[in-house]
Amino acid sequence: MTTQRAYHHGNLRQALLEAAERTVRERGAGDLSLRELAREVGVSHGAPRRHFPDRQALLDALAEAGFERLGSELREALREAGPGFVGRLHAMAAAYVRFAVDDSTLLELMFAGKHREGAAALEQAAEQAFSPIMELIEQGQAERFLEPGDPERIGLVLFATVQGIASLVTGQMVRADQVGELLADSIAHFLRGSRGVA
Amino acid sequence: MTTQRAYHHGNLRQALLEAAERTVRERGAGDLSLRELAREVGVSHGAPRRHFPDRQALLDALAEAGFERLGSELREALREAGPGFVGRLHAMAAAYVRFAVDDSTLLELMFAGKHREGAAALEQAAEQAFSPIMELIEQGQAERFLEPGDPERIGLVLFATVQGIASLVTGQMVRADQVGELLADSIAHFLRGSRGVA
DNA sequence: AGGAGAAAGTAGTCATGGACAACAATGTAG
DNA sequence: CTACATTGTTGTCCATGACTACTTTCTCCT
Repeated sequence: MTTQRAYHHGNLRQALLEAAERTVRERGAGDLSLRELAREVGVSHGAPRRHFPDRQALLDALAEAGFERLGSELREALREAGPGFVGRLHAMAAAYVRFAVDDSTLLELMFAGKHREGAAALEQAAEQAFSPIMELIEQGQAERFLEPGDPERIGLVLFATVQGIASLVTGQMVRADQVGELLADSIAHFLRGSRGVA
Repeated sequence: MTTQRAYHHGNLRQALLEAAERTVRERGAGDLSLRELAREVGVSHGAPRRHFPDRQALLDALAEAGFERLGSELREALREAGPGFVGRLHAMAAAYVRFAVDDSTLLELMFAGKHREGAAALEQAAEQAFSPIMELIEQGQAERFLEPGDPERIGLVLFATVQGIASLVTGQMVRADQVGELLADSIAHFLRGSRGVA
């Protein structure tokens, strides 16, 4: 069996997604062209349509994969961190921001994709990706680092903070060398602001 | 003088920007088409090129106008709020989030535009828009609501928080009816976390 | 005035891309 | 081994952004 293409690619869908992710990383989602992708993968311009009804479907799939990877990385960060809440908080926030820096265009795409309706799978994937945040909040409450109450509410505050840092980074409002400091400051703020009002 | 078009439109640049802003608001920046704009304004498809060398230039101009309006609205919010720091903080954050909700696609465009290089005017406009945040921080420090130190550092923490809420809103991670609560919680966190560690 | 240029619009063209349809090759199940 | 479903291919249509050459209008200078 040589390298030459069979009529059936074998795993076109996956190949397209991989090529697409590369392109998005290098040139952003706006520049993504189905025809160019088809050429890269060595397939005719109509082929992708068998796997993605239109361009947006491909982008949605990409976003979904992105959420899955983000979720994995957050979980991985928690697993590698020690058991202590504060360390885990730092680890997770850092992991999130790292993702935002390394895959800024993908993260943009992930958030943009959610605007569209009929993206149930995306909603699902996003929820999965962010669940580690909620788990962490609950640990923080159990260990009295965070005030008691609806974890969702406190989680949103943390989530907003971290996502805000990510936005500032991808929007180039902060320089790369300021990120570590900003992250540390924000977490410190969050923690100090979170011990019960008493 | 009737309504019929003269050869020279008179104020094509402005007309294009206005039509573009409408379209962006209604359908997002991705759907913006120079040719369609030209048709709307009643001018030939090549005309916009006299005012914007390419599509991106139009988007940049739109983003720049967006920053100017955002800056105005933040300043306006401060002006309408009383003199007290906490009230002003709430007012400004609310104004920012309101902008993010009402003009989510524009805000996205504003942040996306900054990725591109050679956008000196944009940088400038962005800086202007965000300067009220810094002023407010300095007031907060003067009135001892905020710890002393580099205002830029503390400002970034606040900015990240507010921008994070905006991101969550535009990314549909929070429902509209949760925004007020999230905003209040976040500001409370910020304030509690900001009184000197002592 | 009036005439030279600059400014602003028009018309035509090209290449690229997304969407779609008709058809061909391959895989699969009965 | 044959019918049918999958997966690719080719060809086409249309919209768009970018570019060029040409035309109309404005303005400013003498």
